Amino acid sequence: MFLKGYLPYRLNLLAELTSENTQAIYRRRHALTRPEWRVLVNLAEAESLTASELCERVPAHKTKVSRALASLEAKGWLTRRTDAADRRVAHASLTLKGKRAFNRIRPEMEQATEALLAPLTPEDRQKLDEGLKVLERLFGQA
Amino acid sequence: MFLKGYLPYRLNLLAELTSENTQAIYRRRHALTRPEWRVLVNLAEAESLTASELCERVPAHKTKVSRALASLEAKGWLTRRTDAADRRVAHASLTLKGKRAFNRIRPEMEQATEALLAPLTPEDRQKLDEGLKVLERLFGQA
DNA sequence: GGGTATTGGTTGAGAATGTAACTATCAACG
DNA sequence: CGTTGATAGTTACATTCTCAACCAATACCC
Repeated sequence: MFLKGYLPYRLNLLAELTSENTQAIYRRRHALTRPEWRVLVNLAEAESLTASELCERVPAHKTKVSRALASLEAKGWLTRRTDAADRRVAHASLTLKGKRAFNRIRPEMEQATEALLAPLTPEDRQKLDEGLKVLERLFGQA
Repeated sequence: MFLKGYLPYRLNLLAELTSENTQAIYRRRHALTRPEWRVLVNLAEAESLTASELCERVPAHKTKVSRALASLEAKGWLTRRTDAADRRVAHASLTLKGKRAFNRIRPEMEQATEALLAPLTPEDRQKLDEGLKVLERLFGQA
């Protein structure tokens, strides 16, 4: 079989299977797209970020970030204030409402992931982590 | 940081990065969508498959498989013949043209992947494989 | 048989994504 | 200054995906 041992296929499949449960949480339960969810997370961790900074961190194309920002702003979860020195740039930061939303969703996400990984032994987790680190090093992500 | 150590995020990111090069081959160079490419691969390996069988093997939702089949059929890369016993069912199989296309694309895909993984030592590859196998066992894929 | 439920597969509407073009602002260089 | 080129971010359009409804054929069951 060609596909079974084929790395991009294996990774994509595993990513999809792993995301199934957690996606349901932010998508169905909280009506967020993935870019919206990731923008929310990054803003929760960083106080204030521009769209460009978010593009790097999410990471995602600027159109996805732009739309995610617009949507979260419409929800009242964040505000944007244009930079005084460079009026092209806008700094986004979560409102109290946005922070509360994140604090509500985050534990649900962690819980879902932990439930999924519950059957794994510490050795399994170690192996998994090491395997992923190999690729992360390859891509300079770590 | 929350996301950096978060498994679904790590997997999705790695899957995206890994797929970047290979996707370009079947998408841009050969004008195929991912479902189309996967259907092609599975048919190349199996002689003849129904849409339902492809759904399991690809794996993908039936609408994606249905559209992939229609598109590949329009290209003349496969033919479908309705089952004699159950006339709802159609068995798809590659035409000579389809087989040739696959034989042209496949080595390009393998080469791109190998180029990507070239910097990895055998030990790295071993670790990576073991890590992925942990998850594949978890999901009953192995 | 004749109604009802299931199953294989397709189609259509609306959301999400990718890509390119666009606006507005800033920088650089004459 | 003023033209040219880059940069931050948004908008528009085409493609793709999701999800539900749908058709046709088969299975169930009285």
